[in-house]
Amino acid sequence: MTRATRKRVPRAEREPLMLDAAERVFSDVGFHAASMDAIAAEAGISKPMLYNYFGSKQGIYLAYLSRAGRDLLNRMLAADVPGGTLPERLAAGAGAFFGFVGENHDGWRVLREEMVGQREEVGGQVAGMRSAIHALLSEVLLEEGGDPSRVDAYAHALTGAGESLADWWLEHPDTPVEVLVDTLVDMAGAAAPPR
Amino acid sequence: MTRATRKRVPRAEREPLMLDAAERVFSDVGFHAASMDAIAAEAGISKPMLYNYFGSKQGIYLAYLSRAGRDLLNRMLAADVPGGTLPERLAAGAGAFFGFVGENHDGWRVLREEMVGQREEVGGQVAGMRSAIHALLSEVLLEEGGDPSRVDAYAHALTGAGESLADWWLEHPDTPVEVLVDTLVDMAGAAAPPR
DNA sequence: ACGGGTTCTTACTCGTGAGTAACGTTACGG
DNA sequence: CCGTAACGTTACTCACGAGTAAGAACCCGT
Repeated sequence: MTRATRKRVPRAEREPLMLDAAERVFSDVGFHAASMDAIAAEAGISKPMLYNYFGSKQGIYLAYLSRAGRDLLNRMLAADVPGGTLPERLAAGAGAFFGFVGENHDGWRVLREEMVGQREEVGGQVAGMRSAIHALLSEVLLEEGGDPSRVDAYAHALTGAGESLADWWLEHPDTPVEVLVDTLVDMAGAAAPPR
Repeated sequence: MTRATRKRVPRAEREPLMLDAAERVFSDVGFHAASMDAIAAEAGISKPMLYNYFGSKQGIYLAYLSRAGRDLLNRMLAADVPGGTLPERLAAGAGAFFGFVGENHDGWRVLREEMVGQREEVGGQVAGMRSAIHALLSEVLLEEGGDPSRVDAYAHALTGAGESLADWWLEHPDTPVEVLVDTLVDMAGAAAPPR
């Protein structure tokens, strides 16, 4: 016994725990400042295990981004109500988005850092999810009578507005979600004329 | 002669050149990945000069952020037309903002990274500028009849929308500025009722 | 024309953190 | 019930980058 043999846990169970630890560390200090030693310690495991399962620092980062991005995107896709009115559909999407942020502060912070950052080898991961959200929003605006030549700009502006509201929310947790949702919905009203 | 004595340049002239070089490097790879050696090379100078003038990596970063932030803020403050209508005032502010971004892509990228990042020791620098812009926008919305209980949320959403549009613009440089400005102004219309 | 402050260099130190080697230990499938 | 694959560890290597010492060349004022 080389000392301190941890409880043995199968890979399928350990991996998500490692990603949880990575989330906390990445969220706290950002990708670059996060060390594999810190993640290992947070996960209660030794560093070579991380390398066994994820190969590299970038590997674990990508795995984490993929999981978080999938979660957010699925929530938004599931929330859409294709039959509804524009305000209904927007409120549903915004609600799903803020739901993710509210339940997953750390995850939001990591995704947020990556959206703006310039890590080329990795940006695609988040950019893909982001453009899927963007496409969903554009589609909704178009279907609900938005000016086709302006929809793209509005979609970008609205996603940015949502992201910024999410950041603000983290600093003012007592703000009711409805305020955030209503703000977005009102602004989107400028994009598509009420019918 | 220890070899390769560069052209001698007084400090008051060399410092801004160093900041220009730092801007390029920070913009390219981000703060953490930027090395002092890279900045020195970009500036055509040796590393100890950077330390002579700025003390540390954080020092040169702060000096740069301060310069860029001051530039952006001054443009926006100067552009406001306190007598005008809401759309006029918003268009003026947005125009000044996009003017900065358009003339200073690299600078925008650096500021942008810092807005979202979690570098506590340094965040205040950009946060200060950002909150000044936020205050200006809130003031305009309030003076022009915005609902006081919602102005804060709108101001955050609008700044986020503007930032996101700026990012989009960098990737689609052929988008006319008017489209960006109009989008923001239209959205802001939801915040304050037309009179 | 020379002293001293400023500009500038080369050539280091030294910590930190990614990634690896080499090796125990558990448990489960045959 | 035992061999072997999966789980897990300690203890390294090695590169890279922040920061520093020590001193050389320049140039201005007196």
